[in-house]
Amino acid sequence: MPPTPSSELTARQREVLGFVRDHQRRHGHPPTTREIQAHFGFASQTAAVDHLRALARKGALQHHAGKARGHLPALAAALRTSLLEIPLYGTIPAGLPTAAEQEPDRYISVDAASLGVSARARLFALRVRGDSMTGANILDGDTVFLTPRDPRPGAIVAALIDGESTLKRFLVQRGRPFLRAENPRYPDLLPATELIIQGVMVGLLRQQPAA
Amino acid sequence: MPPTPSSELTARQREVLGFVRDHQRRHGHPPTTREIQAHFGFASQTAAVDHLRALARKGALQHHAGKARGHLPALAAALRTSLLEIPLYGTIPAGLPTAAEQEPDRYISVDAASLGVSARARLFALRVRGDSMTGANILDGDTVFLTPRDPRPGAIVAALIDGESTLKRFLVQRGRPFLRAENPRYPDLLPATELIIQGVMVGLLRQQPAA
DNA sequence: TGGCATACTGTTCAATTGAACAGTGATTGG
DNA sequence: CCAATCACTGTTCAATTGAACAGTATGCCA
Repeated sequence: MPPTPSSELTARQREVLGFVRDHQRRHGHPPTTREIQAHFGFASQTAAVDHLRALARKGALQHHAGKARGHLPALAAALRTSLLEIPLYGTIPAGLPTAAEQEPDRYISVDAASLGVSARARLFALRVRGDSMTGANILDGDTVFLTPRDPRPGAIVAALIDGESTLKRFLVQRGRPFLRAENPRYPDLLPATELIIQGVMVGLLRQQPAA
Repeated sequence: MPPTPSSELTARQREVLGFVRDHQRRHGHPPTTREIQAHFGFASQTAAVDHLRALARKGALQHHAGKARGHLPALAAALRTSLLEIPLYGTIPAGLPTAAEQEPDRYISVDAASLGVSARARLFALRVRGDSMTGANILDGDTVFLTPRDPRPGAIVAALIDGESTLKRFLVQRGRPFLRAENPRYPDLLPATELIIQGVMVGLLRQQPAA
């Protein structure tokens, strides 16, 4: 994998790459060679083709040969493949969001690299309600990202405990798992009947309220 | 604008829409009618065309007629247009990230709606270093999103004060602006020579460290 | 019972678009 | 000074792909 392909690119090639990225972002699909030609005012289509070839050779673009439409550019691979669309299941998930066909409120788009997760990670999001996790610097209104997997002690989890869903720190003492709010005003939760871990927290997104 | 177009869609139409979205996300460009045909095993290309027409009519897709390649689908408009690519300028920005042609470390992709900002917002990101803002629940390692604009008193800002860049709360007392760390161990900062506000914090992204 | 939308089959045509070929001139590194 | 890369012009061809036309069968609504 090239470390920073753009460093080897010429100024003109960066311009073309910029146009391709921009077009992709704004239109949802890469430009055609003729659109590139028109944008830069080339008299020949080949000028665009040459640039694309150079960009593909240097790893800045990946070229799906022949395949017409998306034919040439496609975004820098990393950028594309790593974009996650994370379903937001509301404040208090009624069921297991991973299992049921439950409709998410909406989707949150974040790239995997920025969250430090794999591009294939299956994440879901929940809106935090209440102040029980302020000790872990998680505030009311924050959106937390979770992945369904078994938690290690100390992890922050969304759990279904005795039918109610909450965000808490998962701890184990003498082989017995329990949940602890990161706020001294809340007591530890010992599961009476069952403790179902819906997901382990991997990240957080906050909207800073306007001052 | 249709409120929730998917509600009026038939099961089959939702399937096709799902395939189009998925293809878009994974390949960076929409599928062709023939790719849809192949995926669902239609004997006729027209079956795919019919579905796309229905989806466009119901507002679930937007159809760029004739224009071959990205020709038909394109994502649901809102989803596409609102994706921000936010440049990350490192831990301590040396200059004004908005002014200079300074190369960002990398880009963070987040959709505008999830950050509560306009799709046209110009944001940049900084990595937080140190514990001077723990009182505002901003931790070492967090990534903060900022927009260049004049701060209101109480806002959290990235500021260039006497040549050094820091994240602090912006306050005004008796007409005099100053910066306050949200950590009692740090003193207030009164600008000796100049106070340049680089940006106002609008959001935050955190990678939860594995427990 | 007729009309309309859905969900397809099967075929043909034209437009969009990628790709190749044959050049020119400037620059740069060995 | 030669080779390679860059940055183009100008033309032609073939593949991909969208679009249209003509049907069939089903279910639903009124």
